[in-house]
Amino acid sequence: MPTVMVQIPNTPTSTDVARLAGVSRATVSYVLNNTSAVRISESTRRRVHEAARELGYVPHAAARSLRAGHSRTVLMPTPTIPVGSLYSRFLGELQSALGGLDYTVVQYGTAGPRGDEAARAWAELRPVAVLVPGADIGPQGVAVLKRAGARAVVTLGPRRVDGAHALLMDHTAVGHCAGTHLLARGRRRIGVVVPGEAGLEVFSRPRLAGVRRAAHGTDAAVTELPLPYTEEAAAELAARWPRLGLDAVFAYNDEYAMLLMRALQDEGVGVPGDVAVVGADDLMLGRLLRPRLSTVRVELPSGQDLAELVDRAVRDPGGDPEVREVLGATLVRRASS
Amino acid sequence: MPTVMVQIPNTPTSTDVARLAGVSRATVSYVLNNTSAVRISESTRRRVHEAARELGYVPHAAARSLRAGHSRTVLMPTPTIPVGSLYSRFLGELQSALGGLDYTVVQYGTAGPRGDEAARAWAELRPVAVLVPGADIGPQGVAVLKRAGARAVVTLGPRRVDGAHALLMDHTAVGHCAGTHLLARGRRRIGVVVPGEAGLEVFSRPRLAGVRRAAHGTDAAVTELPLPYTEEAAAELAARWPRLGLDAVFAYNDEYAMLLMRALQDEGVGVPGDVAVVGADDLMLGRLLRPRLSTVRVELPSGQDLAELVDRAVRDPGGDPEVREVLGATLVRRASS
DNA sequence: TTGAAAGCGCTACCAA
DNA sequence: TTGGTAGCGCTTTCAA
Repeated sequence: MPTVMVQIPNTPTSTDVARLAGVSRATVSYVLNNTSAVRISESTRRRVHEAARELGYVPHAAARSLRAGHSRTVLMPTPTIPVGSLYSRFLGELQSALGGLDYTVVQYGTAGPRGDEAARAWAELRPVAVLVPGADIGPQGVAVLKRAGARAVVTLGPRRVDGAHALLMDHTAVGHCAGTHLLARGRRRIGVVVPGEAGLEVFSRPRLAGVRRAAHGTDAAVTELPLPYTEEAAAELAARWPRLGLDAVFAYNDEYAMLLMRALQDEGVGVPGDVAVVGADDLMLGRLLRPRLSTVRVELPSGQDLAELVDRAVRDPGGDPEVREVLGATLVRRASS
Repeated sequence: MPTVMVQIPNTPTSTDVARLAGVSRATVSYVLNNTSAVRISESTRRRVHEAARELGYVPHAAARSLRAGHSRTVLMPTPTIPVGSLYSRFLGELQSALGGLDYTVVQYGTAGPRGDEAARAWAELRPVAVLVPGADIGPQGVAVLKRAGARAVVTLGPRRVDGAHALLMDHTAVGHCAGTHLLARGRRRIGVVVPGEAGLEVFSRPRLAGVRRAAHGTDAAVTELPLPYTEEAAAELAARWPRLGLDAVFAYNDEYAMLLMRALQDEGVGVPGDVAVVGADDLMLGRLLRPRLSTVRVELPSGQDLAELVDRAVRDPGGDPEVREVLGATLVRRASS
């Protein structure tokens, strides 16, 4: 009885390709990488390509970058907090822009360690650059990454970190914009809706602080209003509205603003008569309810810009860290304020 | 004149650690990996840790997995289309669940090649498993990945692919659910709003087809209504509403539903009197306008479930591909239908 | 024009 | 208990 040999499909290496093509591994490498310093005959070239295709050969990225001593990988830890669609679009742009500059963008799931701890995990991948959303890294972490060969570390968040480039996104500007507007409209007792959900403090704290800053030195008062994102919570807040004595409210974003506005209207509170309402992020949603919602439109830089910054930094790792303020906030006045 | 030596901070390797600790590289490896097969004296252990810390040593993941012959990397190409918050939550869950099983989840930016072409790029990273959102891969691509050592390929999308496990998300179920409901409410001329934006066809086509299927064999008629996501487009559609002669509409999702409903109301069309409206995805938004929007709630599997499927598949790569229908659709009736 | 061989950083086998 | 060393897959220098 014949023994049936089950062919375990071992991953083909360049050695396999060389053997099948009847050439050396070196030649295979030359051909597949189109090395210009070496001239290979057309017939050999064909044989190698043929063999590679036949075996379904795919080069081993790790081996390659190990040999090369560097990679073209840009690492971007995925933010732990859900961020808006604006930000997703920015990320998409960024990815294709970096792709155009021949980098490979890899997002790394941040389940597990945090902060400088996480930086060690990132460093194991030996990325050429790291883009850190939020401020979830310290100077220590930056140092670890640089030691591991990262030629650029860029933070996208509220504050700069020593040794890293920074795209500062100062959300106090958003609150300040709203606050200034409400004051100009003659409002003096301003409530600020802050999400009851955990995890959004990174954005909500600064937005609240921005309103406070706008009110500073005036006779206006600012009241913090925590609000979970449920109809019940909104109704409950609306029910005790008269006792709060507020004539304006700035909500964390349009969603919270609409939730509250609806509840206020159901409770008989007039908008903008009794209370002016301003949201943020300029979602379509805000144009559907009546009155239409005034909002703070937030602008992010183009992904192309950031991609170019990364590329510059990679090419000149010694250069001074670039620190740039990139968050634009403009008020879009509609009917609610 | 003394020469100033600029110390270029070369990335420390295990050799550096060994030298500083006065031991061999083997010992360093044993200590840092807590190899249980070998007993190392407490003092050596301390010296090694000390040296590693002092140098800021971080192991080289590529070298390690090259040596090991396999990785614990689960690769997930990032979807090219913007997907809902439901899906983002699912991804988050999935990441931490896989993290708990000691896998490293890496999202890979899909700017550039598509389909089986892209599969080659993914294969270069030698992931142990690949999770492909959408159906952007064919049997060829699956084969390439398996050749490259992937022990599991899982598609998350509308149809299965030969050789890969499949989490089938059949969006016709969503449309079918809405259609059945509208028919039961006595409606017979059903419009279906389809996003005017490109890229969402993957979801919108099946949802439309689902309504058609529900209407099949009845005397009801289904009309496709393309609608870009702008107020102007909605107003324009609402203006020619009377001529369409429809008594019901199912919109791609709650956002499009609300946009249209608002425009219809502005035009004097009564909801649900003149026309019943049903959305999808059960967004909070749907509860804010009046009448409250009926919607199809979509349920995805838990990230934990998928993580376990991946783990099973990795442990038993020979097993039959699992194919599972995972998209649940239930109608949430509110006031608009 | 092609091949032999060194070596990137790491782990694991075998010896001492 | 520790060290020597082979070799993972690849690129690149040097020789032929």
